[in-house]
Amino acid sequence: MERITVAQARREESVGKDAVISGWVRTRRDSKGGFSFLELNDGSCFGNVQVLAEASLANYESEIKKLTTGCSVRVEGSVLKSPAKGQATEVKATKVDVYGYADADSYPIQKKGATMEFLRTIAHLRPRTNTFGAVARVRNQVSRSIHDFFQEQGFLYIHTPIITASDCEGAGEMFKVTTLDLNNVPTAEGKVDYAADFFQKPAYLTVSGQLQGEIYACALGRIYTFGPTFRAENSNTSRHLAEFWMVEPEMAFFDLYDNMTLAEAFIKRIVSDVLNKCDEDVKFFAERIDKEVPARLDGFLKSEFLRVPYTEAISILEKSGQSFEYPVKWGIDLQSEHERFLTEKHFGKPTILYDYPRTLKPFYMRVNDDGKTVRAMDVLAPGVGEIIGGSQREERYDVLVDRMKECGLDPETYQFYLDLRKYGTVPHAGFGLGLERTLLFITGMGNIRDVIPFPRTPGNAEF
RNA sequence: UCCCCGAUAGCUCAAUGGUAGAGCGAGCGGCUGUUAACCGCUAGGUUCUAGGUUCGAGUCCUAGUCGGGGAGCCA
Repeated sequence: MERITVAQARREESVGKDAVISGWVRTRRDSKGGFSFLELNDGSCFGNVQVLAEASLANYESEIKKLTTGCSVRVEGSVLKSPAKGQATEVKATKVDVYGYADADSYPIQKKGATMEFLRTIAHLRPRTNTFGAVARVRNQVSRSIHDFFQEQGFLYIHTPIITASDCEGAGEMFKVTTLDLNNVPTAEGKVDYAADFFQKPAYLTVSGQLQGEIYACALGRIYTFGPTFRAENSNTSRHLAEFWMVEPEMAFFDLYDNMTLAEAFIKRIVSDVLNKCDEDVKFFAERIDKEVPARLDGFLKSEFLRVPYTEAISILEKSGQSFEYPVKWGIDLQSEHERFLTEKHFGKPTILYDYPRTLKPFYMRVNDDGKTVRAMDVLAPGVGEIIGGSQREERYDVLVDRMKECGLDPETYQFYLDLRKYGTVPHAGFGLGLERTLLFITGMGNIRDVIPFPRTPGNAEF
């Protein structure tokens, strides 16, 4: 007998088929007539398929009547047009086999609502809920769209290293990677003797694949990386993870404006794919998680992103008459209250801020002719803040060396990076997009710990 | 890391310093196709932990643990 998914069984074309469906019981409803309805889900789609189990089945009293939320079953039967409202099809069972029961006294997932905080403590069972199933499918779709978008445009997918020995960028605290016995650390001249360590020098988990990405972009043109990234910052917020996924495209012969155009097309592609391919999941997010989701995504797709220089943004803020906790002045880093005012109140649409003061940004961003600003850009979305950060890179050897020194870095340790400018240098640009932040924006979920299967945060590496 | 808030049944939440309750879930019974089904009955508790105040603490105090909201840092 043909094996089909719940998604297939729910489609009208399947009516008339005899098939096998396997999945987990979401609910059982006993009808007045002495038979039961089972709602079955197997993850293939948001919805469940309704299984009709009649009392004439051999194990009706002994097994089927004992099924509760979480039990796993195999159903043989025929797909019929459903006579009742609520679903197009249903499966009339000719045989129901139980793979495993889920003791209802202890199984923590029930039909009615549980809090996200509680579900987080049972991360091994939470993908069986509507919410986490939907998040997983949307996360999968976004990941796929990332690859589709870049592959269609001829970008190469480059695998940059997870372990790195260059303590660079100052992009937050890094996790150390070592095989040294921490209870008995070898020392030399009173300091840790890294010569005795695996890499014979300090090594870390990557905070960005950008520098390695630039190496490949400066040879092969257009590349992207997509993988896990690690930050050892002691951040306890709904927007930070110690381990998260980041997409970083890098393009030779792109200037900052090319970069903006690409970033906008990229993020719009992701959003429109989710709307087109995860409609049931999006509908659920709109109904149960965040009512604003459809309007926000729709507005996002329809509006042209604004492009506003930092200097202009500052003067808008200064003239706004708003009182901010952090006073506005040229040269300050924009706080979330400032970004929110600009995108939500003043512009009311996604906005790309660019040309930031050089003192605020890392050494690798290209210095403008004014000498005061660099070719940086942040894409700000209403409701979520920064979702993309990028820049045109400094391609002039001497300027780059000066900037390294200015940022307190030793140019000698970045010789490989300088070589890209020494030999056949090219203008190039790139950006980074945080996968989980994008998912917050798309799903309306409130906490970043709930859009990654197994969140790692300070004090938490369970499961 | 800083500020604020919270922790009571499997889950979601009540309870003026004076006998710990409800809804859902579960078990049993009822109900002629149900849709988070419905109706009745039953079982279910180390009130986060350790101290303290009090005749008496879920409630007040101190410390800790865990969680949430906000901020900083950032993606």
